[in-house]
Amino acid sequence: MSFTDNTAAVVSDNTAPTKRGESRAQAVLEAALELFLELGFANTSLDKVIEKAGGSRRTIYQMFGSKEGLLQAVVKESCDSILGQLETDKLLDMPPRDALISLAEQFISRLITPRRIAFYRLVVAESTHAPELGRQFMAAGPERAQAILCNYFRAAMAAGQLQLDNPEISARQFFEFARGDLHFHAMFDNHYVDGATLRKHIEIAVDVFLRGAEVRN
Amino acid sequence: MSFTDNTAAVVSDNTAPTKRGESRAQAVLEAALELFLELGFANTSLDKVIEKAGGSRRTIYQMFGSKEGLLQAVVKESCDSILGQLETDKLLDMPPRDALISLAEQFISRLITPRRIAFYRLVVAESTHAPELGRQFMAAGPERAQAILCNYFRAAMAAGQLQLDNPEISARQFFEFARGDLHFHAMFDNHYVDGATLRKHIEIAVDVFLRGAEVRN
DNA sequence: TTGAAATGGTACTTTTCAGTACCATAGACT
DNA sequence: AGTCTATGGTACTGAAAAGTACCATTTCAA
Repeated sequence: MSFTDNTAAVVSDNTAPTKRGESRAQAVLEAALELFLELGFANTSLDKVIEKAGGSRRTIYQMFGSKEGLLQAVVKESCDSILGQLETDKLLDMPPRDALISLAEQFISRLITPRRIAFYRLVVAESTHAPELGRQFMAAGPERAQAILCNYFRAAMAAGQLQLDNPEISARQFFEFARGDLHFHAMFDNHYVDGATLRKHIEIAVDVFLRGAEVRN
Repeated sequence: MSFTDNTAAVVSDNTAPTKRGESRAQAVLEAALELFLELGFANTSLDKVIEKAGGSRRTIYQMFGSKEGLLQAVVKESCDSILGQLETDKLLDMPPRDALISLAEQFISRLITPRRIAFYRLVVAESTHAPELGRQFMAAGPERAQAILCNYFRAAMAAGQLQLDNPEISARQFFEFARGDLHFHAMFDNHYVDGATLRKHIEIAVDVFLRGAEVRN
């Protein structure tokens, strides 16, 4: 009943012993993710999951304990790939403006994907009853991006490329600023943003941010 | 079944003829709002609404047509009071920095209220199936705040208090920047932000923003 | 006062769905 | 090969809840 008491010993224990079990679990997770994203958690029945993934009810309960357990597993797995790999190698070889544009573009273009939007919806909706979902999401998404940016800021400062008053605060501010209202609009209007528009949006934001945040000599 | 085909003639027609009908409708709307915010739409049964509001099933279906009709009515009514009244009279008598701090503080302190967070959750979750909800929310919340700010920017520029390159873009950027990650954290950690911390956060954001956005002479 | 309309309350229908039980079967391990 | 565990598949149970029907009761208008 509750999301929190995973008393069943099996739950969240990804020790699927056999290869077959592993592949079955994977199929179930993928099917469940698709359906949750498309229909929402409440409107997805286990019958639909089974229809899509194959397998049987029994297996699902064996592996995930309950429908909520399945949700937790789905979210946990998806969190790992929310951001994907951010290209951070060459940042220090660019001017800071270009580096920030590159980071923001990578981050935000992922963020406003229909798939990520749907995932965000799912997490927001269900984290009312399962706060851990929200925490996982924060850690895997915004906080990770923020940490990457903060590392870059420190390195750029050490290299004398950038003078910031407070890299931690700047890192907390930057992505939110660059995101602007794009995320909102992507959620509520089906407002497709093409690459050029996104780029322009980000350039303006980066310029304002840099001018505002950099310490003047 | 669908959210969109409100074929029933009664729905969204707030012509409750009698005073009694009006007060009954109000009670139902309030009860439903409380329950939707607390439990979510899917987990709120009409029995619970009736238990809280009094009245009968019959009346609800007469007035709102269906459970979705009730949701629509609830969201529509709540949208009107999302922002409430923003204090905008004396903005032009303040230095721009103080004016922006005042606006941001009013806006964001409302935004991170548990109640608004819950409302945001509700809209995000249900706007998958009922896009109009999202549009209404955008118009009543972010877009309205943005319009107010934009008007202020224009007035302040006309009065020579402020030099902005593009007041529309600045208005789109400002609140997102001032909000920063506070909204996120309010949603996913139960992270209470006291007034002083919020104030400090906003001051820093306003200073960076002003320095970045103002045209230098 | 009287009659029509709206409302309350209750019981009912029907559907959907989570979770369980059980048996047959396919894979894996010795 | 032979045993044993995990899995597939099916059927079932019980509960929850949306929507309907119906009658009693209250409200309101003429």
